[in-house]
Amino acid sequence: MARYTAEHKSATRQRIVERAGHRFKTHGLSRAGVTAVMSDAGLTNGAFYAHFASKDDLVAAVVTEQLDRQRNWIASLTGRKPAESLVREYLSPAHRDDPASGCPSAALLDEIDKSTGQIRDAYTAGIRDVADAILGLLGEPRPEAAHATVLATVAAMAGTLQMARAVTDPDLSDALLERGVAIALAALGIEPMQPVTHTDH
Amino acid sequence: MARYTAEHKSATRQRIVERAGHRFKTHGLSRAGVTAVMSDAGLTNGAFYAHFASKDDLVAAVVTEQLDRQRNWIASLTGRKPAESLVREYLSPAHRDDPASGCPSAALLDEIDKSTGQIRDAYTAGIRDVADAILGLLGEPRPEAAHATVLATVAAMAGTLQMARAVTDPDLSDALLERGVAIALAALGIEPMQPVTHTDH
DNA sequence: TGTACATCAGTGAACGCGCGTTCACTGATGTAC
DNA sequence: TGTACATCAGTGAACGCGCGTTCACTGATGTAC
Repeated sequence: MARYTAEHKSATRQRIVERAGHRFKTHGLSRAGVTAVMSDAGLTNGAFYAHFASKDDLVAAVVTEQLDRQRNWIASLTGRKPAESLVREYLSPAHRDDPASGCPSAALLDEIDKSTGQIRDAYTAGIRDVADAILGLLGEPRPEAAHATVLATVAAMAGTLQMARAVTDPDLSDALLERGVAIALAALGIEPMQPVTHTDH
Repeated sequence: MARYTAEHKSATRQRIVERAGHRFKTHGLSRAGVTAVMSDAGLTNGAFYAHFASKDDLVAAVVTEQLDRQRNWIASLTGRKPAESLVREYLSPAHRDDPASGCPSAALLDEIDKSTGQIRDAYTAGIRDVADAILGLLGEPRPEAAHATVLATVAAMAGTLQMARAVTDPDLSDALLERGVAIALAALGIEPMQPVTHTDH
């Protein structure tokens, strides 16, 4: 009946959402245009509205998909102390230097808070699930107010990553990440397996 | 010789920078236009280039002025435990609900990291001075790696404020601020004078 | 199996709009004499 | 003190450009018979 199957259409939509995620996190929600996103997906601008009602609609879908992807990554962490691994990988130079495939909160949070209710609702739901995934990594006994503590720790790590990306002094940036690890581990009540190093003074 | 005195011109420039600060923090760097900023300052768009070489030039001036203003606010804090007051006022509902006159890091950090080197340099210099001002509030003995620890704490608080602004659930937002206070105080090695309350569970 | 048809994802040009920036012009002012 | 002049902050229209969105059209496909 249709030119393509339903699977083909949903695969295309998914591809647009993924590429848009990269572009939004690299250039920001405002600076990344629909035409560029569609071009990334190998399509032309006009096809956009066969998949989304508006750019805001895409942004909401991207926020949901990005947080879902992050949740899956968290759930996949293994090892003796997966929560400690999470903190160390999150606040690593590799993550700082690769925003395109990194944390959506670090890249987009303060544009999200200037966005529509639909987008902020999508963020709220998604970040709750991220917090629950992190809670799943923490052994018992969990601290009181655990859910909010975990979210506040995620927010703190996201802010640290943002600042580490914004400053132009590489030594300062590295020092921020190191201190951020210590702060996040303490916030989660994790005794570090390896000491947090100090290269600054 | 000139139509107006040098004082008049620099006062006008200062007024533009201040109003731009409010507008940038409310709407973001990309979404706030030159015409709107000039209108806020009681001028028309054309006069902008008598004061700034470009919009990026204005953004850099705004970043510098905003951080300088924040530094002055920090230096003005008094009381027995001024650093604890700083944390509690920073992570207060009042600050969350008034981004226009609030912290530039919380409002702009992840647009700054996508900006020009001039703007990122201005941010780097300004935030260092903010950290020094906070160090001035902390009594001896200061923790090792104090400067970077203070900056990481500021970054953590900024991220927490961003998330508290982005989520659409007011209870979650309040809980984030409360847990953020506990995390920031612990990061700075401050024993709270009043306990950090838990309204969540 | 072969053919005519209906579907609709995708094309690409065009829309109005607001952006950052430019520019010819204005007119209130301080200075020169 | 009075007057002619030079200055330049500020005006307001216009520039090219990229944005989000619309739309007439295309053409490969699955379905009907």
